[in-house]
Amino acid sequence: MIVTIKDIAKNTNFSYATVSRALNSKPGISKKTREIILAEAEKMGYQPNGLARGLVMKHTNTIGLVIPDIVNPFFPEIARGVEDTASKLGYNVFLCNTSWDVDKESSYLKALLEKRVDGIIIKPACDRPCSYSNSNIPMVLLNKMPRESKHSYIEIDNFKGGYLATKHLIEAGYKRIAFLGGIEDSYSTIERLEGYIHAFKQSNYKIDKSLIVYGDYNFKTGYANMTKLMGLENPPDAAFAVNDFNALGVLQFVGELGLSVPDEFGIVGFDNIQYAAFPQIQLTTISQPKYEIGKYATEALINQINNKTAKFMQKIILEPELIVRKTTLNSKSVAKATNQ
Amino acid sequence: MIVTIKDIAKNTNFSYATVSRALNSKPGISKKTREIILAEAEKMGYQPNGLARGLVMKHTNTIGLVIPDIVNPFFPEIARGVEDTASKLGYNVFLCNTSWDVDKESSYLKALLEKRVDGIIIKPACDRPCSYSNSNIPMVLLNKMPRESKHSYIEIDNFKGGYLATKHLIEAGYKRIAFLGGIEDSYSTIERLEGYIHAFKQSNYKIDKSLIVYGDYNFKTGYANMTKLMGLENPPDAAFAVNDFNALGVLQFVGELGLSVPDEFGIVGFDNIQYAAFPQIQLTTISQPKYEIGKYATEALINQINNKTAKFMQKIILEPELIVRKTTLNSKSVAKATNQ
DNA sequence: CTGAAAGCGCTAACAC
DNA sequence: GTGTTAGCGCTTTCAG
Repeated sequence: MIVTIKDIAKNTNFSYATVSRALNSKPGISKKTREIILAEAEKMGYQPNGLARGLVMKHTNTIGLVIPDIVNPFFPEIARGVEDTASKLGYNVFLCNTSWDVDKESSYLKALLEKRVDGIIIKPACDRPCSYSNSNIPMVLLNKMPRESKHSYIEIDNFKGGYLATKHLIEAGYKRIAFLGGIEDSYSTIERLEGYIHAFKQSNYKIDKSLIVYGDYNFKTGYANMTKLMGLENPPDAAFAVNDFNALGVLQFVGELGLSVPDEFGIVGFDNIQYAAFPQIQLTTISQPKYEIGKYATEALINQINNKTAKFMQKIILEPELIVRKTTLNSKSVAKATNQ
Repeated sequence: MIVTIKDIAKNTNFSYATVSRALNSKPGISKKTREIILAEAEKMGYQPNGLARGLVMKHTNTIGLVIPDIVNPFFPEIARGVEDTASKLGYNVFLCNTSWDVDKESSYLKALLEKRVDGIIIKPACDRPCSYSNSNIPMVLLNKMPRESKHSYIEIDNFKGGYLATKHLIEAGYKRIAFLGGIEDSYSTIERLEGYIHAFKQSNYKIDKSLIVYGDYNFKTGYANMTKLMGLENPPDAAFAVNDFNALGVLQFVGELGLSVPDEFGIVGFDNIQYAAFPQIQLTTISQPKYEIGKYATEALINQINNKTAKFMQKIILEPELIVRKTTLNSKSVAKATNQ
């Protein structure tokens, strides 16, 4: 039923070795026999067995992609970047969703190791060193980790992202700019907040701690945080949200409040997910090159796989980009208007 | 470096066989030796080798998921449904994006076969019988295929979906309802069109062929098709679009034209992707239970894998559901208003 | 209850 | 150029 290298050896009266050489385009074999063998393989419908090959070769041309949730619109593009470039380089990719759950994460990691993946790309389920930390498999992280110097990582310059967003809001003329962070002690939130503070200092704005709040990465959180903020004695007139999902929640709350955006309230998000560009939404945001993150991560990983001896670690920091849309006053047109 | 069953056999002075039995919780082994072996395995950091196991067991607990594009918002939820239930049942899943390209599709299929996946879930890249058709691996298709009786499939009742959408538009009082189809000869488009026609007949509306157009599944297509339709001598006052992406294009065009939705123009989409529910969008649509599609497909597949002898084929037809939001007049409130 | 040995399908020395 | 053979790490009869 299933045809092996042996069967085709029998049919062609060559040895396994020769058949194997022919099938793998190895040198040291006459053109004619190669053709005979290939023809027979084709005819018999031969399908190489990757398991057997992997067993002896000690690699599988397979990588794992471990992310929190493919439904979160931040991840599909990354996944696509990973899968496209892996495929181009001859690798297949296992997709794993951890739901931000460290137990699930470590069980996936274990499964991947059993399947003998050659490497792993992972967005850690939490910012504390976890299960993967002591693994020796080539790995690239989708964000920087505290006290972690073993694995390569790739991420956006969060400080700069926070800075650009805040500076834009300031230049657009907003006076009381709220910061809607993610998890309080997560690196990305900390760094974006530093960018925010830096922009404030640069403009001699003074920090109002009541305007700095935290939460998670969901729509609802943006909404809930705004409820709190707008109840303040001295409420904000603009918000920089940790991600676009959050910003959308802000947008809704502000809309329900009857404030006009961007005239009475400015919003900038983070990530530039597809939704942000929709005509009905037009969210100003800090763009992360998601597809490229996936692509570069994969290239770095496979590079690492192919240079096992070197064991070098790479840090890749990507540039954020401010995308001005319609949820903020465009400072340039404001300036122009002022001049006339 | 890497510890095998042999190493732990050596250390415990048992044979491979016994170790293997202990590790796999097989019967016929004393409690004590099992404990000794397990402890040693733990201590040595033993990681079973799935390749070796797969080679002898002839299955890998691995499935392939082949879809056009994970970035298309229709697919992440399906993928999540697949991955969650696969994981629950002890399987890992390979993700493959074909970009609707049949050559890519068949090359992925080949790779998956080499990797010895136990089964495949696939949204075919085209509606003609393709590469996979003659494969004997357990497979479930994410839509019905013409002249295909070999593989199981799961899909929504497209006829009913088309019918519900159109009927809703009719009841809401729209008079000239356009049909924006996908690929003209694709099954799903054909069946939705039949549903549309059925609703028309039921209400004694007459079909105007100039209002039936085709395209693909993108935003731009919806926009482009609307350009055409609104240039008609007798343009439509509503549209039923093949999917939500398309509908969003329609929404934009209509908005730019200055028509008010839903008062002057009604729109219903298909799929109920996340975007559709956004406060700023609120698209009326026909919902597909995407996560469940993935879930049921996986259950059917693994069921099939475990019953290789039976070789039964399953057809699963899911119920569509009309979700009324704000891009159509709500016929009930219309009725109410009339009564007062 | 435990061990010996065969073999899954393939690659890679090493011979000739 | 080609064949022989060992062995990758594991499961599974078959003996005992």
